[in-house]
Amino acid sequence: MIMKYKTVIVDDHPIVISGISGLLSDLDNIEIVEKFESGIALLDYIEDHKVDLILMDIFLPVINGVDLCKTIKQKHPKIVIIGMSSQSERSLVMQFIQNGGNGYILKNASFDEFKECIYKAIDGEIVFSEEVKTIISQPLSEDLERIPGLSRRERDIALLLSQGKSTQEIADDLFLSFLTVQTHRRNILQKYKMKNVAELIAFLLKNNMLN
Amino acid sequence: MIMKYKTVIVDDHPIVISGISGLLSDLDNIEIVEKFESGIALLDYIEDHKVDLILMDIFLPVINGVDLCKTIKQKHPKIVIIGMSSQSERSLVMQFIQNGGNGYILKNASFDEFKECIYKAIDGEIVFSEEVKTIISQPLSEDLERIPGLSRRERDIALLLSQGKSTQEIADDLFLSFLTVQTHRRNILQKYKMKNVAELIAFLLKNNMLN
DNA sequence: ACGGCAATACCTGATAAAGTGTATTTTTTT
DNA sequence: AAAAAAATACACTTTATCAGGTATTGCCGT
Repeated sequence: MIMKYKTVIVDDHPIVISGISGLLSDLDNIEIVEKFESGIALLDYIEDHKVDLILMDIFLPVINGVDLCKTIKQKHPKIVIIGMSSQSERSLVMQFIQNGGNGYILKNASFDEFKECIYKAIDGEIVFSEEVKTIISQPLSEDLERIPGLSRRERDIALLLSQGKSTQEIADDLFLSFLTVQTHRRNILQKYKMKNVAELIAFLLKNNMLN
Repeated sequence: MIMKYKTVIVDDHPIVISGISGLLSDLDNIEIVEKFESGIALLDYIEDHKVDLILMDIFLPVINGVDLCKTIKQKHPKIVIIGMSSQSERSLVMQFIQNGGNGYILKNASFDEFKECIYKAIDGEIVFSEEVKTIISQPLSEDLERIPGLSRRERDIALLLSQGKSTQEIADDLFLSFLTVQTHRRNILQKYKMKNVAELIAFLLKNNMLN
């Protein structure tokens, strides 16, 4: 007897569910056991049924895909979860993976891509469809290229700011005058046209300019 | 004639360079063309020589692996770059991938793991050694489990704070009293024992609790 | 040797945030 | 239906940040 991977599809567009079912029905060792339009229904289901693989849309009503993935993985770390969406954004993909996702596929991927990604994910790999790979490594050319960097001292100060230090504390840490730190801090804010330190830290972290 | 992948190793520990060379010398289609102990030397080299694959330590003197990878990928997007380190941290791995890295291997990985990862990376995949996979998806059980989440309102406010809005602006945006926003803001800071909004935002972003 | 950038430092006034305490209402969970 | 959690609101004090303008020194690259 052939062991088939019990697979569940979650997507709030019935059309997409049907499309994916069609694609997957050709695969020998994949057996679609259920289809859901919401994450809540899925959570109920997996409590009582064996599931090996979940293909889920990331944009779902009520509970989003990232949180859903996190919740499932906490209780069932062995279930392989692949995220899907129509358009995508780098940070979203990374978040999904950081929350336990085993892969991410754009819905416009070809049948072959779907198939390969699914097989590899079952095999224990972390997989991305071609376009996703491009997305997560391409912002280099646009996002980051034209952003002026922090100077050494500015980065020191920004780092301490992200640790919640006050101007005085930073001055003490770096053996500088309070006023010097104040100047650096203002220069950084002006350089990136940020209103305050909170916005600055968010900006720097999102662009990997800290650490 | 067999096409061999021209490979460069960068690591500031000569011992490690030698070890990796030994491992790789067994592989048919990998040819080690150079070894460096610093990123600067590597940058010079790739300007004049063809390179297909780079294995680099993440902790390097002068320029760190993440920045090095970013710099190389900007000019030479086709070079496959695999990061390595002895111990690792989730955010570091993700940063490396976001900056164009094609994979990440812990140095204690087995020869087979090294070999497989390298072949798959050359094949266009994004690869992680086993332990790295565990690291990037496991914090669920420790990091995140015991961290209480933000309530809806708190998340609304935290999000606006990360956009640089002041208490008054947030109050206006959400049609709340200035004082209410002030209370929420204080509650959030106290919940996570943060000194100020800057530290809070850094914390929330690093733990994917925003967005 | 020079220009430009980075790092250092000072002053001041207006505004905002942080710390502490309290309290009512609504919503959610048990 | 009761208990718990979340959302709402107010007052007051202290401390920190933001924004403006200015200036000196050292270093790096041309």
